[in-house]
Amino acid sequence: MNSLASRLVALRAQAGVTVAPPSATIRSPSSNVASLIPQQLRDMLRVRSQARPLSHDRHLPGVEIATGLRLVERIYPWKEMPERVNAQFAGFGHIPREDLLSFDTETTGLSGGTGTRAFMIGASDWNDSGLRVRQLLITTMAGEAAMLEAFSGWINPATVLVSYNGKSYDSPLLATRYRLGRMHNPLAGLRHLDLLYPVRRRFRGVWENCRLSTVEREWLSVLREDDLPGSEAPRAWLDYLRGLSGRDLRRVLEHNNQDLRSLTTLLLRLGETESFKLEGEAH
DNA sequence: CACGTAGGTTAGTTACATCA
DNA sequence: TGATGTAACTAACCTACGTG
Repeated sequence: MNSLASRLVALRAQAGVTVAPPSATIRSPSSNVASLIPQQLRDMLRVRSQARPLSHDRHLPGVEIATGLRLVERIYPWKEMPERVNAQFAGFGHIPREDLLSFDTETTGLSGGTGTRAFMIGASDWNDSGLRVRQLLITTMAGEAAMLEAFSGWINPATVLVSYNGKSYDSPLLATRYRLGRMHNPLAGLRHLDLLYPVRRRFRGVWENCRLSTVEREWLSVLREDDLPGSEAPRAWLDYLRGLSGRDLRRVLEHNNQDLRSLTTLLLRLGETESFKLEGEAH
């Protein structure tokens, strides 16, 4: 296969086009039907028939809930789930726990604008069993609309979003994707508690920076094993789309999952220490 | 790398008090 | 009463920073 054909294979794999078995009709040079099809189209159809995964390690967790869209769901038992979460540190008062939805996206880059898309949306909330972490992952470009629609279904008008730098990054990015998909943006108008800012207010000048990884290390005692840096996420996803191993994409799922659990831990910690501080000031 | 946000700084505005 | 000073507040602008 020449290099152009290789690239076409990769592009078709990215587009999520189902691979059809080779057609004897089209492949046969003696066929009358084949002679009616332009050479260019015949080439494309042949390429399509040759798109095959390049790796055997293609397993991904979860279930396919729509074409090109997977859902991974896990429950983490959580001792002492509060009925209401203290978010006075951000001027949000006390928030009923059923209204909270933490979210975090993994995207194809940092460049922003319309060129960047989310390939994964993770969200966590509490149910009676503990902290539920749900992750939507698209395995083809065509899965995006279904992912956005599924995420919309997790949100209601009372939802209070929780994120880390999500006001500046995740939320505008998703707003763009909903707009391009001509869909209603479910995040518009919701209250949004971005934990980056209270962390900065408290720890600017104390720590070298206020990245979530620093918060985990310095304050939450979270140790990440085999963590894939966020900057590697776009490559991991694109590699999978090209038919390569799913190993790093599974690591992106784990990374995103940990981010969501850390967000919840951080939210509670900020609420606890703030109420302690206020009590101290009152006495 | 682009982008959006918070927070800090500076400049401008308003209200009020003081004094000759 | 008008000029001046000052404090409080607001608007505009700039910078730093975290996101995959």
